[in-house]
Amino acid sequence: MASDPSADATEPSSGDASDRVYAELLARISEGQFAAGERLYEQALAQDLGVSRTPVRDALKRLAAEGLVDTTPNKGAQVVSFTAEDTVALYDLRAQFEPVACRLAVPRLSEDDLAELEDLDARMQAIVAGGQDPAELTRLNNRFHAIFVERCGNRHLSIALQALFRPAVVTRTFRQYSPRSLERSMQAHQQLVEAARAGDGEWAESVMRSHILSTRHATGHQGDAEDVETLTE
Amino acid sequence: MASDPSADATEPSSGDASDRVYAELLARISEGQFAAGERLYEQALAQDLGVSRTPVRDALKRLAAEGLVDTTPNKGAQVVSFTAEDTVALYDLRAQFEPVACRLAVPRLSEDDLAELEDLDARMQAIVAGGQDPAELTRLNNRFHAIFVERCGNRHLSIALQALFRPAVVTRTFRQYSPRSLERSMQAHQQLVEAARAGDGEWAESVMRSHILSTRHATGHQGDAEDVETLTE
DNA sequence: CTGAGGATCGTTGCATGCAATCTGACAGAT
DNA sequence: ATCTGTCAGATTGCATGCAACGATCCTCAG
Repeated sequence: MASDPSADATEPSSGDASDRVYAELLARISEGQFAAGERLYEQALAQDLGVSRTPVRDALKRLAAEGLVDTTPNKGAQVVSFTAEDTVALYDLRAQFEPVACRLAVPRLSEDDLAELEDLDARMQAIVAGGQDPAELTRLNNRFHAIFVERCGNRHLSIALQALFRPAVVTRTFRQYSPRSLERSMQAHQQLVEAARAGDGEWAESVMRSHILSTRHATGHQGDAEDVETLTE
Repeated sequence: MASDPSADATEPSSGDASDRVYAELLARISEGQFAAGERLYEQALAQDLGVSRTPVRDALKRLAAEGLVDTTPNKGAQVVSFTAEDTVALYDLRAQFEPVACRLAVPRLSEDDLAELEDLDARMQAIVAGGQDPAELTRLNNRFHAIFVERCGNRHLSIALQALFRPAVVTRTFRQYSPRSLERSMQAHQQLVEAARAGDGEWAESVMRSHILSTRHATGHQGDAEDVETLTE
């Protein structure tokens, strides 16, 4: 009788409210919709997302535990802000650790995982060719890298790496990459797919390391005047 | 005037209720007061700790994000349980990563940090000599290792390593070490203090790696009939 | 005696209310 | 004019109430 599903058309399928809020905030932060250091008000977010403050609080706590927001006792949460040194250090660490996870993951990838990697690769290439929608590109790229981390075979390594990986994603949003770096990244992705398909963990590890190191270097070009309107790695 | 700290003698310094609950649960899990896989009921913990369910929920969410408890959607939280393989893998990863943090941390240690390390070392030796209070030994040891992780100079590396470090602490609680391993660990701690005092990060890194690897090996002796009533690394 | 179905209980998840704390501005004094 | 003290608004943290989901036990049919 009173159940009117037309009003709440906000994807009721995917899990509980708390998880939805978390996923939404993670996406917004990753896509740079929040400025660095911007304060996140619980009630405002709650109204915006159509829930109460409780699930918002849960999501913010979770993000804080993962190092994506800073919280101070009675002041609330604000998006992390990085110094240039932080960013460099983060990429160094990621270059050290993520390839290890990649090597561990490749032999464990299922057919579905491989198919998803190929699909993501294809969609990213399509976006680059069209030169549009950098936010979607960021999202796809995050997912691409996340697959390796998630499948590394050890849940705690996965959690640990995500603590390094996600903040790096955030910093990356502020950087813009030259078309050449972009092209090189796309080739690295292709090679990663091939290595994964071949089940060659060492190959994939090597490619991933080169991939990350090359993107680190690419961050030095932010002052350049090239037509850098798309951003990803 | 009017400031009378005598009434609230429950360590008013350390943050709010939520933080206290978190610290308490972390300590209990680390000390093995909860069995592996034991379910943690919000209301029971709330009553036990004298707070409402809200801060308990917050603490459990935080522990879940760090991988110390498992949560299932409408079933709540339970303490993580590890397979033997998990434990081995965790020690491998820790042996790879924690020494790196140690090397980074040593040049950054303050005089207070060094003094605390020496103090912790002395107290652990006293406990070993007396052969008493393994729980306190565990606590001191955790703090000893945590100092290096916290001072590694990169907040996100710190978070990432704690994700590997804390679960290892949990698994360690179930293991009992022979007196010889114990003695070796104490010597490693002494050497770490020396290296830290000397500001030699590489030395400390090497000692830390040996230290962790030796404890990993020590876990194979759990069937032995030696008088292993104390436990630490 | 065994298996299936249903009902009751317990627990979690979300919403809301209240108190404590922090932020900001205004008024007054030096 | 600048600085300080006070006050008002706003926001967070905690406590509690309600609904939904899951688990367990009992009953009943085969």
